[in-house]
Amino acid sequence: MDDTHSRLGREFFEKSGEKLSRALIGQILVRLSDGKRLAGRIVETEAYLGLVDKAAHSFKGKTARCAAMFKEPGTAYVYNIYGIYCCMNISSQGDGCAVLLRALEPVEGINEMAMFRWPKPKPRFKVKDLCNGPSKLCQSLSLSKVNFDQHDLVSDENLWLEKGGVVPDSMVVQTKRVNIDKAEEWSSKPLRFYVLHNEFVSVRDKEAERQMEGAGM
DNA sequence: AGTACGATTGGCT
DNA sequence: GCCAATCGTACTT
Repeated sequence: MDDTHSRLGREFFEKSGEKLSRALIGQILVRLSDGKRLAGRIVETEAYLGLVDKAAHSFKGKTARCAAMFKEPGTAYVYNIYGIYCCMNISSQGDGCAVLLRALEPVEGINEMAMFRWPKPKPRFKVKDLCNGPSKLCQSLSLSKVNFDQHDLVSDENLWLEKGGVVPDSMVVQTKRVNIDKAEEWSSKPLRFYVLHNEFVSVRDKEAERQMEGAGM
């Protein structure tokens, strides 16, 4: 039986941050906006591991901003950054652990996404520029802290995940996270996952890809 | 009340 | 590759 596109329940999110980060690759994020489905296939994620992870917002414990990272697995953590952008995460099992969504391959509602992403209409836009970055995907799906922070993706009426096709390990690159300047040893931990050769990924790691091919994958 | 800064992006060199 | 934009958040005084 093909249960592709069935909604993912609590049990799916009840994994460690690292496992959830990998498991989210290939799943579909659906945002219902004004009755329209905007959807994208998750192609890039990063895990943040809470109290032991110097690069995580939750490293020093729970604050007003990162409270969602401490809630039930499957809770959305949406925060503001640089005054003008926001990023979306999904909490996992583990205190203060969550997975940042870094890129989506748009699959439904592309024109609606473009209207959110470029309020001044762009006559000629590229689909790959809609969601190839954590803040770009929030713009395209109209996700903000006000709208969705702390919402439960298992029960929310306007934002949820659906089962996508299986992405085999041979197609998933695992490498270090993007823009983790400080945090020394944590900057090199392979907590980022993305679909090999996928044009919707935000940042590719040529070295990691080369090593994968060398390993016969 | 004041301050320093960021899990980014887009424009320019 | 470099850098400014822009403001909520966490933390200090």
